[in-house]
This record gives sequence, structure tokens and C-alpha cells, in this order.
Amino acid sequence: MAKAPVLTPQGTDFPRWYQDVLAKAELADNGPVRGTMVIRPYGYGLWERMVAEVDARIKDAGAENAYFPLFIPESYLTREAEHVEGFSPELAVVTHAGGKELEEPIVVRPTSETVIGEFMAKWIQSHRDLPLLLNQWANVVRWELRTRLFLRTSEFLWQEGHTAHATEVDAAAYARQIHLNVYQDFMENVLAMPVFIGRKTKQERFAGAVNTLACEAIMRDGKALQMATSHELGQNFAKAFDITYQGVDGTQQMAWTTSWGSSTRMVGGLIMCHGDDNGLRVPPRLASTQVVVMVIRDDEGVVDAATALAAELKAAGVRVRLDARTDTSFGRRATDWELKGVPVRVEVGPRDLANGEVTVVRRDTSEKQQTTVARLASTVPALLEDIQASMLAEATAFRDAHTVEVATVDEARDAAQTGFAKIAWSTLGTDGEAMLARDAITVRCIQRPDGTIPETEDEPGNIAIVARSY
RNA sequence: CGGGGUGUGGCUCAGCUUGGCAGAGCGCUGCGUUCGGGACGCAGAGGUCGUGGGUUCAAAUCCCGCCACCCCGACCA
Repeated sequence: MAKAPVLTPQGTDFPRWYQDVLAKAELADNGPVRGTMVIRPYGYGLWERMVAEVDARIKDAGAENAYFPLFIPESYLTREAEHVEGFSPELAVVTHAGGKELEEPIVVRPTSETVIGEFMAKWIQSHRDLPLLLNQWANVVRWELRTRLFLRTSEFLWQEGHTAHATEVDAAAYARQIHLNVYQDFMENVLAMPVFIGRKTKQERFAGAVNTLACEAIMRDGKALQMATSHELGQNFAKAFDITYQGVDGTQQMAWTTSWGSSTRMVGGLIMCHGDDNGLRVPPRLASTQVVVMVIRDDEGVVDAATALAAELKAAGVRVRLDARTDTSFGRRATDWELKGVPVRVEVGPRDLANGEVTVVRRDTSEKQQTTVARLASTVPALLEDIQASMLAEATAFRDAHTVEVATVDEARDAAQTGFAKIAWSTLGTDGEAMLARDAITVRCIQRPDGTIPETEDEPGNIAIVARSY
């Protein structure tokens, strides 16, 4: 029964494979307006779990959620020179409303530094008001020239944090704390995606920032994806929006601000980091459905047994779903769950049941094993953790196998055809960066030899990680 | 914006060169047999062929205009 593959194999055409997964796993559709995205329930479920995990970490870091308007006066954007220069080409601007042309055009937020800056200025009077730690979950609009579902859409969902601090040191420390304790921790421990962390070069920096930190992950086609960024904004926005406070000594001081964000792009990263030729693979800690209990056929007692097992698993703290759709063939349903990447399938059929057993299949390795009905619920939680760990290990091994240390710009160019290249920043420099840019290769981040974030770009020994990217 | 391409049932596309009853696969509906890896048989539903004009006895097909989308490049979470 050699059927045509459900998906275009990754090795045949990776972008096509990605499109196929989005469609077949029912993750997203193109919206009616160019570059927009409809996120389907299963895809949105992945995002909701990301939101829950990231939000909890943000709160642990002391920030509070708030909400600022979608519409921003155009004049706000122009107050910070680099910011307006960076964003104006991709702004969506409202010029008419209520049947009339507006006196001042309204910008649909591409990011909220400006409005939030305006209100920070209002709310901050004293050093006692600092630090002010805000976050918002919102949609933003950036009129990108080329779009791809989840990776780059005209409108996307994200979280944007904005903070104000009394000192530069405090601001820098907070941006770093978010980067490590929220982003890196979430990506490695929940998404099972290893990330390189480091500083962006001046070329790659956020418009208006004095320092940008990034998390860079490798996709299965060897290209890099920026998964999140944290920015030190220095006093650029504080000056533009007059965010000042009275210090302990009674003098007026200018605040130091940060901003940091992660978006629905992470869903795309998850797909391209873990997906294989059979579909998506969702790490258990993220999965909204960790285990699906499948009724193979509606024979005597099978549905009852499966229902009882699902209830037992739920009681054991497992996010479980029962699939008793016996009007659809077993093969079809098994394929569908595989496409959706549910970490574990428990197959309940009369044959196994006669021996008091069920079949447990793990999605990451396709490995099947028999387990007794009695032991299932007690063994699944450990199995899920095992899958989580081996997915991170596999992704890390893949990244390391596709990361090479090189000594020259030419070698870096070659290596970037298949993955990441590490090259001494002192060797590459801005000249080398410009040379690589001609071949669409960019510096993803600069880090210390031990993989940590350097204090400055020019620390001796700094390594540049270069790659092609999304 | 520069270069290339495509618009035909829900999806992927064939048909266009050489005008002559609008097709295939998948999906969908019903019935039956199935059900341990995308089941099978039979019977069905579903399309103003992107759009406006022109040529013609006759246009998906030829001609002209317009629109949309896709791919490659410059921009980006």
C-alpha cells in the first residue's frame, strides 16, 4: 500500500513542506487581505500555550500586563528619529474615518514604544515610581513586502514589554534578565528549541535601540530564525517623550527604557525546528493535547476501556483527548494525529485489550510499545518528560552538527549555505558583515566564546554567528 | 519598485499551441462492505473558466484593457 506521501518531503522542497504542514495540520490559512493570516483552532491552541508559558515567566520577572491603543497619532512616531526611519516604510496609516479625512493621520501600531513612552512620562514622577515594568499582549501591523504565514505576516500577535528604570545599569540588567529567564528559558525548556543568545550588530539593531539582544534558532533547512529580542533603548525614547523623574537628591533625571518582544513567529519556528516528513512534532510541555487515546474499532468494551483510560490520564495531570471517531478509518486518524504532532498516541483495540494491554506510540521516534492497561496512567507522565528531553537533545545535536567554526569570510559564506558559521568578530567586522550581506548572509548575533552575552561588541574573543535567515 | 509567472468546482491542476457539449485527482454527501497505518464499491452534489470589452455562426481557448495573486531581489518580529 505505498501511498504518495502526505506532505512534500522536507528534502524535496522545504518551503513547500512548510506550506503543506500548515494546511494539513490545520494550523493557518491566508487571510483575504494580502499578508494576513487566519489562525485555525489547532494553531491558535499552540499560541495559547505559548502565551500561558511566556506570560507566567514575564510575571515572575515582575512585569504587569496593561493595554494600550491600536491607533497611534502619526506625530508620535516622528519623535524618535531612528525609530521613524526604521518603521515608516512599513506603516499602515488611517487617513479617513467616520466618512471624513482626518486632520492628523493615525498609524496602526507597528510596535508601541511611542504611545507607551507618552504614558510613562505621565505616570513617572519620582524615583519611587521606578522601575516601571509593563507588558502587553496585542496585535501589531507591519506592511512587509514579502510575507509568510507565522514567520512574517502583515498583522501578527505578540507580547511587547516596556520598562523604565532609574539607571542604565538597571535597565541593561532587566533586558538581560528577560532575555535569559523569560525567552531563553521558555524556548529551551518548553519549546525544546536550543537558541544562540547574543548581541545584534549595529546593522541588525532595532530602530531606536542602543543595544539589541536576540535568541536565534536553527531551522531544519539550516536557516536561522530570530525567535525573540530584548532591547536597551538607552535614553532615546525617554528624551523623545520626556520620561523624567525627580531623584533622591531632588534633581530631575532622565529615565532609561527597555523593550522586548516575542510573537506568533515562534509558532513558525516550532514547526520548522521539530517538524519532519510526517508533520509537526509538538514538545509535550507545550502541547495542548499531550496524549490522544484512539479507539481503533468499535468492538465490545473498546470505547469504554478507552474512555476510562482517558479519564485516568486526565486525573494523572495529562492533557488528554479521546478519539472515538470510528466512522473514520484508523489509518486516516493515526495520520492526522501524526500531522498535528501530538506527542503520544495510545491505541486501544480488541486485540491488545484481550491481553489487558494497549499500544503506546511516541511521535518523536515513532517507537511503539505495549503497556498494560493498569500501568498506563502511571507511566505516561514520565514518558512525556522523556520525549521532551529527547526532542531538545535531538534539536541541539542538529544545531551543533550544522554549526561550524571558520577562520575566514569565504569559509563563513560556504558554511552558511547549510547552517551556522562561527567566526571571530575581530576577523569579520563590519566590512565582512557587508560582504556576506551580498549573499543574503547576516550576523545573527555576537557572543562570547562560552556562549554568553558580551557586555560590548568589542570584547576580545567575541564570536559572530552568521547564517542565512528568515 | 525591478525581473519572471499564474488566474478553470473546496484544494492541486489538465484543457489554450490548432476556437466546436467544461475535465481529472484529492476532498465533500448518501448507501453498503470495512476498520491494528491515509480503506473499497456504487450512486451523487458542486464551476457566470479573475474581470471589462472586442473578433467570430461559435471563445476557457484568439486580440486589447484592467485587477488579483505567486516566485526571485531590496525591507523586516
